[in-house]
Amino acid sequence: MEHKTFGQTLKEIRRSKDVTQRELASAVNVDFSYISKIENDRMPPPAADTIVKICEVLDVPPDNLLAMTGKMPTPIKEAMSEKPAAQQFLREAQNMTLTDEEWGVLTQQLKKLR
Amino acid sequence: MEHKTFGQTLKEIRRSKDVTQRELASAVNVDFSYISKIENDRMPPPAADTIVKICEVLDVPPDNLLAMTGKMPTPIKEAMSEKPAAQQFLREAQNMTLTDEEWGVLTQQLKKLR
DNA sequence: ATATGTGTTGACATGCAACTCAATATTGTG
DNA sequence: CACAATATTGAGTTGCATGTCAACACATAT
Repeated sequence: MEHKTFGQTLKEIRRSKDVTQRELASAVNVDFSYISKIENDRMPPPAADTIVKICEVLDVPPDNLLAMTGKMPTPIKEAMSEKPAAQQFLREAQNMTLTDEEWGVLTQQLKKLR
Repeated sequence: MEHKTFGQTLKEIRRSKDVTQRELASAVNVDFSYISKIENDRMPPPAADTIVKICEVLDVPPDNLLAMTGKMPTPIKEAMSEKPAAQQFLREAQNMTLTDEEWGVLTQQLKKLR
């Protein structure tokens, strides 16, 4: 089962909320033609911050769309930049090429920390 | 005790290996003047991939220098992009604003996975 | 059928990261 | 000192992400 593209997913969400491209575009301050292009995968997905804005307007959590792009919102990115320990963790994790399951385990352990 | 800059650190490493800027530069395929600027912090640190190349030439692990910049090498970034589970983990971790110690704990647990 | 709202497309714009190039200065060595 | 190797600096370049603008196409209600 092939993955839905970013564009397809966005289009579905937008339509399910009964919002036009123009409405969405003006709400997030981009040109409506840009929305069209990303929905048809004519252009790569927008910047992480734009994705977040879009999701706010459409009233859905951004995680799903963000995950499809491999991008991180600016605040999170900045927080990471100041955390060498986090980066260290990340590099080691990737060197190990963890499976999804193992990431799941780590996420569980993460929750137990607090 | 103030942090050493990226440039200072690189300069020290390079000198300790008895390599000139020009030698290093040509080995990593950049202009030698660029190395100079980096070492004097006249420009921001180079791209992650360039840092990795530099470290290969100087025969040191890249982790230290990479950690100073908050950048991730392309291979790791790409691997992350294909791992929604990893991104999910990351977002949750950042929402929790973990301390360095907590990241350390996670790194330990990471090692226990294998 | 035409007017209006909606969507698509191609060409072009803008900003920034990551450099290069040419000129000049500094340092080391005989 | 001389002169070569090495380092520094300022201005310019290039590629890519992230868009905009203007023109056109399609759908549908009246």
